Amino acid sequence: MSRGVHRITMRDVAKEAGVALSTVSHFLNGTAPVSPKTQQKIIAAIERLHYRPDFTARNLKRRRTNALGLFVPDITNPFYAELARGVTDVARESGYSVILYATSYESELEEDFMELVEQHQVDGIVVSYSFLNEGLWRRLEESGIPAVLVDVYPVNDKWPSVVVDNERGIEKALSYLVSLGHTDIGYLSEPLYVLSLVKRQQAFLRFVRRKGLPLRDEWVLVEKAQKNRVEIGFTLGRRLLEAPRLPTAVVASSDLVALGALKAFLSEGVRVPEDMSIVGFDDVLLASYVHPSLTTVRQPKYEMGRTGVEYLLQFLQGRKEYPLLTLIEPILVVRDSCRERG
Amino acid sequence: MSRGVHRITMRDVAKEAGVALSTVSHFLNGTAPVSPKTQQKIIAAIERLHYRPDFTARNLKRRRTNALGLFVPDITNPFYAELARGVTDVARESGYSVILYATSYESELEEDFMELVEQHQVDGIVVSYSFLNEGLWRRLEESGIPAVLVDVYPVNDKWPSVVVDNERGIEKALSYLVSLGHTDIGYLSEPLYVLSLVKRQQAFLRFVRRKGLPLRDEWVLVEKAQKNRVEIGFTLGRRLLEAPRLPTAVVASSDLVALGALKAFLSEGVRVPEDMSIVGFDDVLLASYVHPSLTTVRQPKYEMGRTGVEYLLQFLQGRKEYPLLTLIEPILVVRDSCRERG
DNA sequence: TTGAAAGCGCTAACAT
DNA sequence: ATGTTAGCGCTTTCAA
Repeated sequence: MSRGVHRITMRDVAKEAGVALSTVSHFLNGTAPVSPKTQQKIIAAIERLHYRPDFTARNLKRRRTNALGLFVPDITNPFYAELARGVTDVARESGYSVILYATSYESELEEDFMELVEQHQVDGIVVSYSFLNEGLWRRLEESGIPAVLVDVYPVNDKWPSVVVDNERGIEKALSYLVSLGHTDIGYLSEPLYVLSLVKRQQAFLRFVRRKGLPLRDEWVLVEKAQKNRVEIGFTLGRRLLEAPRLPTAVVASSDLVALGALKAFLSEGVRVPEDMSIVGFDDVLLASYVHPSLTTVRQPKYEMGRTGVEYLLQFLQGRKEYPLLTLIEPILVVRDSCRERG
Repeated sequence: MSRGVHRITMRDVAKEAGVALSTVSHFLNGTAPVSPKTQQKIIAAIERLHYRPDFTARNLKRRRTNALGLFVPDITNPFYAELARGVTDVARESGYSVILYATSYESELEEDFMELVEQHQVDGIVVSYSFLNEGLWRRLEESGIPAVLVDVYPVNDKWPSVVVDNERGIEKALSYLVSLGHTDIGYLSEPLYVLSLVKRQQAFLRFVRRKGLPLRDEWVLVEKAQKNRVEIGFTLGRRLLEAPRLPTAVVASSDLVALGALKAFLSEGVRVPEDMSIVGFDDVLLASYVHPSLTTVRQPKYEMGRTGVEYLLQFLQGRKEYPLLTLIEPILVVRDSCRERG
């Protein structure tokens, strides 16, 4: 397998074309004018030899890698997958590769990732996950590698952050439920491993207090273990049903949690939305394809990924025409999982 | 951002430690014995200077990139996301990065991807997608970059291929339905853009003929457009319901298609499994969390990804202890979406 | 418009 | 056990 096989280099092309090595380089990069005649010779030589520039060598010289890192906890979570799509699309359009780094919520793996960064394997990085190991933020900062945060609130004053207004999202969900006559509302959440999730829960509690709605401990369930999101929703949904008195509606910390809870309710004979209304968060694709389809708070995941990389590229080009905090207005998408209180 | 800032190199460390450049290198790589005393000096210097080896330089010298490419059509499809998890996990364990390349089923993007490969930006590649542009297989072959195929049948005699026995899977699904008394069975499929999907459909038709089951054109629906899989299932499900006579069961080409069809049925008042049985393919996580939970043919996606990379790494290490074709036995997972014919 | 030459930071002979 | 040195393939002054 091409080990040891002579690789075609620019030197070969230069020789074949009968010009200097640097002329080939200049032509390829457009860094100096090259006469049409010479151009032809070079092109012909490249064709004949099937020459392809070697990026590693180019990168060593240019002191960059042409790669961006994408740091997410779980690529099988459609929220992060959509985000990844936005990230890879913009990166590709700009000639960058994207190195995918998913931790599965394991903090030991974060260290490995930081190695990647510190060894200059990426020019910049999109962080969509709060490090569990706090010290890593400092290491990242000290590495000097440009970073952007997506779905992560600012941690310093140099890395731009793109987040949805999580509090507003929860308020919209709750206002909607209240407008349907609901007063007894529960909240089901995955682990609060990210500030966004903390804010959602806080916004829920604040709203409930402000409106003077009844609140019981058994109605606010937060999972501790880093299990699969849908499984978490299923477990919490079941647990909720054990409460001595049930709420008439629940808000979930994410769509996956909502889908799990929906399953728990339906399989226990609790009808949705007749007996229980549900609102999710994120608006993953499947939200509109479950039955009943899920009312949810939409986050523009793909766009958030795109925006993040756009900021990062601006940074790499020395332009800084972006705000430190980009707060996106979430949209309530009304579907079939909620109904007026009976 | 650290542009122009002096980067700490091995030379700096050597000077700081008062030893030769190569001694530092040898120590770091374990390529020659280094006395404890010298080791201490080097370690101290590294600490003091916050030195990190530069991978680009190392890679140029070693003529490798330490990165693997992962080529999939759609990372938001949980099948590919699970696969990606397997791929990135094994790669990480072996010190490789994974460059994610998703095409969104657009064949123009395949070209970009091939550039990546030809410019030696990856040491090897996992292909989980049949190129729409046939010529690319040849280009990949000519590039000399080691490749493995996952969920793609062999295209030559050098790249190992890891696939589930798609025919067996469909046969298991159909046998199960027949055992429940079903004779009128439909088939809903996403575009046949991959041989696996062709085989599934063929297996379906073959089985139906062999068993002498009734078959109507309106029962075998294959989408042409590259839309979202769930949407495809929803559309085909609706279309199926327009047939003058309905089958009592359907097999879907994948779980996402099955979920879409399930939604179509339920929202048209067709009960599942009472009026219609459904079997999916893949066993994505959500299959067990929809209501009713989906009976499906399981593909070990994560393991397939892992196996693929393991083969690739063997190849890169000059060992070739793997078969050209690894055919995995699919498992029928019985849940709640099928019932005996009423 | 073209060419010669000096590295980018590292590995790996080879010499000591 | 340690040091010297020649590149890896490319970009980029600087000269011609």
